[in-house]
Parts: sequence; structure tokens; C-alpha cells
Amino acid sequence: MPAETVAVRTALLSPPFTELSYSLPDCLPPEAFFTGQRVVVPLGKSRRAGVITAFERQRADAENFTLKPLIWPLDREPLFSPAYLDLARTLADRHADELGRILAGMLPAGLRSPAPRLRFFNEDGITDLVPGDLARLSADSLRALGGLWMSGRAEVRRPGVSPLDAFLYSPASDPPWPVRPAAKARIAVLEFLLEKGPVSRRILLNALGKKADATLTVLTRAGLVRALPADPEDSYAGTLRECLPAAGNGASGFTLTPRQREIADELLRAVGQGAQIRLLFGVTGSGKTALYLDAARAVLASGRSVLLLAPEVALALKLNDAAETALPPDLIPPDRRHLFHGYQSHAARERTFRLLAGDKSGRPRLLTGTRSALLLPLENIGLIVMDEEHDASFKQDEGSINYQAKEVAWYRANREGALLLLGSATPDLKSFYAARQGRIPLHTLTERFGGSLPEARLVPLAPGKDKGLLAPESVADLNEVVRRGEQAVILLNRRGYAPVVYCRDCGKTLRCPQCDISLAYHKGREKLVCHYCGRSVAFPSPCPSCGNLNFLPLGEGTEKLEENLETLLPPGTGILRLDRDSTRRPGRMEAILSAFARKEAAVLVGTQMLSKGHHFPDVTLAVIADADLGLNLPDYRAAERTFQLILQASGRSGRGGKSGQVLIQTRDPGHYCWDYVLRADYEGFFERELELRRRRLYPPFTRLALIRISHEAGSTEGAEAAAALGRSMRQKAKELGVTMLGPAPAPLPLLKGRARRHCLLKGDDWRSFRLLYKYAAETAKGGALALRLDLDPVNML
DNA sequence: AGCACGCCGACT
DNA sequence: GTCGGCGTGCTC
Repeated sequence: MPAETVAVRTALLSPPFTELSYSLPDCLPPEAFFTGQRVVVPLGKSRRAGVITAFERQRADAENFTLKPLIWPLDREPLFSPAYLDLARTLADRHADELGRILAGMLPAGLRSPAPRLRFFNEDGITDLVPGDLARLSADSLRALGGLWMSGRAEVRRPGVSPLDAFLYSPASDPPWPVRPAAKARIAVLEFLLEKGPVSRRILLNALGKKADATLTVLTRAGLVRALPADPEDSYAGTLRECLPAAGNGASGFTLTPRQREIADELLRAVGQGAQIRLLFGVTGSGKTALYLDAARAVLASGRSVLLLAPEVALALKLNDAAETALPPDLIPPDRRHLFHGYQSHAARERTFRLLAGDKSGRPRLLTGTRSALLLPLENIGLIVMDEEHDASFKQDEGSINYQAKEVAWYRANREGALLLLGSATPDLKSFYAARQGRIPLHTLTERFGGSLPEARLVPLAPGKDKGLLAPESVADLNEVVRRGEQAVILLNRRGYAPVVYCRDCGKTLRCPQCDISLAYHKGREKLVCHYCGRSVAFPSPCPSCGNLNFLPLGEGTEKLEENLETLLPPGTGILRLDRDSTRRPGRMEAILSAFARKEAAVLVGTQMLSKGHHFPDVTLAVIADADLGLNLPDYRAAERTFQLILQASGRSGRGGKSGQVLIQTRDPGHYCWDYVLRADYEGFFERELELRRRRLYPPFTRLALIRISHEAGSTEGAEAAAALGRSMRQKAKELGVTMLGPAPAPLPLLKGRARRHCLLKGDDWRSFRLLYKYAAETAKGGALALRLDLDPVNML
């Protein structure tokens, strides 16, 4: 007897991420379910969390199988509004991906778990169950639980944590560790934790096997390994905040200069005019933050929400502190201010997500955070600010969803009729070009407060002379700064001791067999490390081609620079190093930054992680040790990136009223980039660079995409298949009006054991790139090749 | 992602 | 003749 039943379409929040249909369970009435609500559903023998995306009237016997009933609702009210589901659908379409994967990427971890705890309050007291338990209950018991759920006597709690996941482990100190060299198991555990850490017991056991369990326990008891709670209720932000400068710098109060007031008024006129976009161009210290907050104040006062975005956590915290002091509680009460970023605990992020999703009041909120805050269910948005809009971290390149934050921000601003305000001292060339063409109204701040720009000069490096990376002139200036009791930072974007190791006996350099990249020597770890796949081998160990041990490390990384400085500076000068190696253990970054802020060291050497945001008033000298490093990358934005990085790093010098200096060490003093860097002349650089882009047909004069093709290294059929695929793609590309270069070996032709090729696409619209990619994927299906499409790639390697 | 099914090789 | 390798394919 065919019965007409209601079925729900459900997007799964873990693999396979597809949308599947389920019938409603007998124990709950249809009113218990909503579009946008999370539910637990059965899948094969296990369970998945999913989101109801639609209701369907469907005959249960119409298909070849009967629908399974879903198991239990996870929300009393929909977690996703229709507008939010629309946003997710749009992202899914753009990335040709499953809706479920996008929704999962937007949700904090606990909210996509299929095993939260269900707590029921009945006459006898409290019963805690997980969804898996429900299958074992009788129909009567389930109906009773359904009654409790409907009458509000049931709640969904955070999933329980297995002891295997409850703590994260990391070494308590840097190597060498006080263990016997023969204690292989202990050393293996310590090395794994240093390399991958902090990691859970589960991850350690998966990688090293069950016997590592006892070893870990022993090491923890001995105090060589430290355990941290994996998911504390409060966020980690506290420790990070301690090393930040006091908020404010020009942002507190609302005493704007006449010019600032003028721009502020123009911005205020744009608010409430429907979807608008504005570019605010102004050097560091010109008062961009004050203008953001002025606009925020007006928007909040008009009853709409504000979203403030920064490219990284430290900057988001700074923005948050500035907002805290500048926006009074009667305008926006503390319980309607929110901070959201990746360094918060899962629990904290879940709380914020739920709070925003559950708010139907329409009253304004102020949300500050990094890129991921853009995907929170904040409603009634009147203003979105993107500070440092040029920053590459606004596009995610790893992880599940690779979205371009600016595009998502514009989409949301459009839907909400909000103002999108982009701000930068060195705007993305594309944004500035759009402004020049009149597509984005531009506001320029020219005055700078709180000190003048640092004085920059070039220091030519003599080629060949391997007397250390620092030129005598730079060493002299460093000594002078130390003598005056001031501080200096040295930027070197190359970690480790030596980037290349040469075998004196056979004349070869040591390379990673998986990636064909030079192995870098890390002295502190006594290892050779591949910076691309992370593989490491003990150093010294016999040369793979001649078996001897006669090595010569070449070149200079941060580790060696730090060591060399000890002999170049007066004895006893404090030197600190900030890079991925020195900050591997939790809390180390904060410790190093705050030690430097307390002037426990005169010199801080570091990779680009020291170039952004930090404020050290006594730093009067910044040395860019190898300014050419990024300039020679095979990327059309190499000069733009270098310009932005150096200007940003220069900003570390001379912030505290004392005049600052910047030394730019280069082997190529004639490069056009330097003229503009020295004068901090963004607009001049822009004109020059734009002309080059026009001539070579690069963005913004075309759209660009990469199709990445890879196959198992050493398979000849892979190479042939790639060539054949290229031939048929060329035909298709011509039809679509796409210019295609390649497939050619990628700049890094071998990575993680895979041979890599690129097709570079130039064309007028993204759609034809997608079509060409789909055609290529279809053609290559079932073969040896793996394909990936990267629209507007951030990383060309 | 799991977990089944399934079709070949090494063993009782 | 059975156990078990992990290559494909499905999960409402």
C-alpha cells in the first residue's frame, strides 16, 4: 500500500558529503523538523551529521529502496537561515563541490559531530545518550524521548571526548633531550611531537604504533613531554594578547583631522545606500583604523551589524582592542561584541556560532576576526571592513574550501546592502586598478602621525664572497644601534642553518628524493629537512651517492645568521630568533615576542612572521637581509609581493618617536622595485608594475588559472598521458577562447613523490576555465593523472 | 571516509 | 579447497 510520506533532503557534514533523502522517524512529529536544522542520520552501519536542505513529498516505495528514517534532531531551531544556505550553495557552485563539504567547512568542529550527547530530563532524573544508543531502544522508549524533546525537557550537549583526544602533547624543551642515545623509542616519540606537535595521543599512536603509548606516558611522567587540554572552555587568546602593544594608536576618541573627517563623511554617505564598495588607501599611522571605527559607530547606531576582518590573529586582536576602547558600551554592549579566529578553542568558536545563529532579534552586533569570521551566520550586516586587503592570507590555499575572502565579502555585502570597506597601505594591484578605473571609489589618506617614515637605503651585496650574509655596512649600523641601547630586527625569509649541503667528495648537493628540492641543514635539530614535504634525515649520515661524510653547508638561514651575529656584535648582546622552528612548541612565539618587547635582547632575527603588526617602540633599525629572495620567484606578482613585504617590514622600524632606518640588502641594486621601495612610493610602483602587466598580459588585464596535473613520479605513461591530454585540451581551449600554455613541468617539478605539470590559462571569464577543466577531468578520468583547478592562484609553484 | 563486495595468489 | 591481499563502488 503506497503511503505518501514526507522525506527530507539532507546534506551530510562528513564524507561522502552528498545530499541524501531520509524519512521522518515515528517517534517525533513533523513539527520537530525544519530546513537548516542539523540532524543525525544513519549511513550504512554508522551515523553522520547532516543539515536539512529541503522537504520533499515523496512516495516511500517509488524508488528501488525504502528510505531510512533519520535518527534525531540536533537543533531546536534551524542553525542555518535560508540566506546562509544560499551563501553555502553559491560557494558550492563556484567550487564545483558538494554542499555538505562547504557547510562542514563553515561549521566549527563540534557542530559537525555525529556523536553529540543527548540529555533527557525525566521523572527519574537525567539520562545521557549518544545517537548510536537510540537504535537499541524500543519504539515505546523512543516515543517517550520524543515527548521529552517536544516539551523542551531535552538538550544537545557537546560531544564527549575520548581520552585519546583529550590532551595535546609536545616536548617540554628543545632538542637535544636528556635521553640515552640508545632509547630509540623515546627519541622517535619526541621527534614526532616536535615535528607535528602539539598532537593528540590518537595521532601519535596512528603514526608510531601502539607501543608508543607506554613511551608517551613515561616521557610525560618524566617531565620531558608536556600535555595541554585539547579544547579548553576559554580561548588561548589571552597568552597571545600579552605580547601585543596597547591598543589605540590614534584610534581612540574621535578627534579626526579635517581630511579624515572629510573621508569619514563620504563613507557615512555610502552607508545605507545599498551595496557599496570603497577602497581606503593610506600609509601605516595615517588613521585607517580611526575611519573604520567611525563608520562602524554610525552603522551600529543605525541598528545594523558590523564585521571587522584582519588577515591574521594578532592584527584581529589589535583591531578588537581598538574597537573596545573607541566604541562605548551604550552603543554596543559587551555581550554583543564578538571575537572569532583560529586560535580560539573549538568550544569558544561553537559558542559564538550558536549565539549568532540563534539570534532573531535583528539587533546589531560587532564581530571582529580573521577570514573565517566571514562565514559566520551574522545577519543584518551594514558594514564589512577588510583591513590589509592586499594580504595573501585572505585567500586560503589549503584545507577543504579555498575561498577568496574578498569575493565572499562582496557577495555578502551585495545580499545585505552593506558597505564593503577595503583598507591598505599597499593595496592589491587589482583593487587599485579598479579604483583608478572608477569601479571602486578611492579615498586617500596622505598625512602620517606618530613619527615620520623610516629612512631606507640599499646595501649592495658583492656576489660570490661568502663572508656571511650581512654586509660590513649593515654590521656597523647594527653595532651602532646596540651601542645606543636601541633594538633592531633582521628579516630573512629562509629558515634553518644552511639551505644547501654540498658533498665535497662527489660534488653533488643533497636533495630530497621525494621532491627534488635541496635539503636544508637544521643545526639545532641535527637534521637535513625538506621544506616542502617535511621529510628529514639525521645529519651527518652517509652521502647517498658516494657514502662519505665530507659535507660543506652552503648559504645562510636564520639559524646561521643568529649564530654569526654572536661574533659580529659586542659580546653579551642578546639575540633572539623567531621562525617556525623556534616557535614550534606552544607558547614559544609569545615568549620570544614578549622577551623582545621587554628588551631582553637587542636583536631579533626572523622570517616573515615578524614583519606584521608587532609594535616595538625601541626598534630603530630593520635589516632586510636578502631582499631579492622573493623577487626571483616564477610568479607574476613577485615584485608586488616584495614591495608589500618590505614596506610592511620597514614599518617595524621607528615607531616610537625615534627616527628609524631600513637597510635593504640586495645583489641586484638596479631592480626597478627598489626605487619605489626607498621612497615608499606606492603609486609610482603601481604605474610601473601595471605597465609591465599590460605588456605581458597578466592580471588585471586578463584572468588567470592553473590546471595542475600530477602523476606518480617515474611512470612514463604519466608523462605520455599528460602530453596527450594537453593536445586534446588545446583544441578545446581554442573553442572556448582560452589561451593555454603548457602542460609544462611546474616550477617545482617533483613534490612528495609526484611529478607535476601546469597548464596556465588566460582568458576573459572564469566560466570557460571551469568548462575547460571539466573537459580535461572527463578526458583524464580513470587514467594515471590527477587534476586540480586553481582559479586566480596565490601560489604559482 | 568506512565498509562491503570481488577477483587473484599463498597456504592448510 | 580456504584465507586474505587491497582495487572499485556505494552509502538514502
